[in-house]
Amino acid sequence: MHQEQHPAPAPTRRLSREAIIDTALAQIDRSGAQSLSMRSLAQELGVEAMSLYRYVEGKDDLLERVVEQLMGDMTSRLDADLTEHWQGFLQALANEVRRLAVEHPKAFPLVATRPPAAPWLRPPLRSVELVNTFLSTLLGFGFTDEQAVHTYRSFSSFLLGQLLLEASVRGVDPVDTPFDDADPSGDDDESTLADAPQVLRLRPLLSEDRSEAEFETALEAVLDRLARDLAQ
Amino acid sequence: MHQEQHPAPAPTRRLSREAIIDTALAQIDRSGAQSLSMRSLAQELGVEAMSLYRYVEGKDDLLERVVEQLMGDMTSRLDADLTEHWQGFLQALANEVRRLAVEHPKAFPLVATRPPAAPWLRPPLRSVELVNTFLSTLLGFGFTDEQAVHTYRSFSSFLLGQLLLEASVRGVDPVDTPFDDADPSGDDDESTLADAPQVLRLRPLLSEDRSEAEFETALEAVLDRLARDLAQ
DNA sequence: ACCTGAACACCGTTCAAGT
DNA sequence: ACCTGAACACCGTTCAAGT
Repeated sequence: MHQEQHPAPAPTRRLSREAIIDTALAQIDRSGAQSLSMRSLAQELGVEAMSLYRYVEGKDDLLERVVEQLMGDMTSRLDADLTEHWQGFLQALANEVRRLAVEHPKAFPLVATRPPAAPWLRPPLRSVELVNTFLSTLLGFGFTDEQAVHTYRSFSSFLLGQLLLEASVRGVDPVDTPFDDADPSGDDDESTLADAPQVLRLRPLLSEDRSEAEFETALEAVLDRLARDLAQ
Repeated sequence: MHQEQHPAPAPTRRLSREAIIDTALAQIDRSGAQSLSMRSLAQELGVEAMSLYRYVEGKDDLLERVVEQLMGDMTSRLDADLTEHWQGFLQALANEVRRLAVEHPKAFPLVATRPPAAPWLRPPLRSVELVNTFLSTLLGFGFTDEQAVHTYRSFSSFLLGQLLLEASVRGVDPVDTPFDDADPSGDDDESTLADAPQVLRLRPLLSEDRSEAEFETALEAVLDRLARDLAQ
């Protein structure tokens, strides 16, 4: 029997939970979570869709595992970043989450908007392990329970707003965007802009991408505010 | 011919774009955007799915119209709120957007996360009319172009983070949540919390809902920061 | 043990046909 | 002019069957 000699008809030979999750993430990175289907994923793995159900409970579970993996990768990178001030910790954390958003702009909406498993797991900091690290680090720096929890909330909200916006800008495929500052008659927005003179006039300024600088100054503002709240 | 005497077999008699959008919003408010389908919407309107395509280009267009209607309602309420300081304007705007999030928690994710039509339309302030009002109001209070645009960005990010989190908490259906502070052995999270002592200990504090108060103090912090940036 | 074929109950959407 | 039946190309998921 000639079992191993004909070449694999698809990239991966043996199925595994890990391979499924990795391939799902790759497909999401390529074309968004919207267009991921059990069937297309199976096809890329060289298998029928039903085979996936041996390793994953269903599509919802699969997406949860993808999020889990992204969070896990991030958390392990964070452990190395030890600092002496709480500001340093929050800065390192913020940069790691931003890195996730920038490297996976099409997957980040999943991290940011999938319904959390528990009410005390707020996106985008959605792993128990990470939240525990967050809280115990701040408590270690002398925060009270209330201060640590309040900081967790402010910080989640800051990261969510800032990074979801940045990811959505970066996640858009570069399609007919290259030429959008030409054509002042505005064929893409037609008459909508006629009644919006300021938007029309400020369009170039509004379209500028200052995400990185904005992120850093906004982060400093948050840290300043927290420092003042603690001192008082 | 007895044309008008037999009772309507379904709620709405005559189809219209407006009825379609209203019913779609009602269905989203009830059970989330996820579970809205052209077929279920048609059924609620007493019609076949294909009839909807006379009034709406497709599902994507329909969702865009729902968002448009929510934004329109909000914008018209805002016009009445005239104020003497820019702080008052931003406060009124923030409260209107929050009201939208609180009244339509299951529809708000649509406002917050659907890909914007243009890069200078940032969620959740996603109508040209509203952005124009925003910019011209601030310019009218003496802001420079750069200041107005920067304020638009900070404010969008603040509203998005704060309100998406609040809406996601409020959007969850009250199912087996009533009793979740009993049962300290934690059957819902099982062993996950065993390695997360701080999360376990602070669970009650983390689960508290302080959204309204938090929103107000966070808003004040944003306004303070803007005022300081302007003065310097 | 691991994968699959066939089937079920759904989707969004098109188009020729009905009234 | 407005609605529909039938069809197409998809979905997620189950389950008995294959190897």
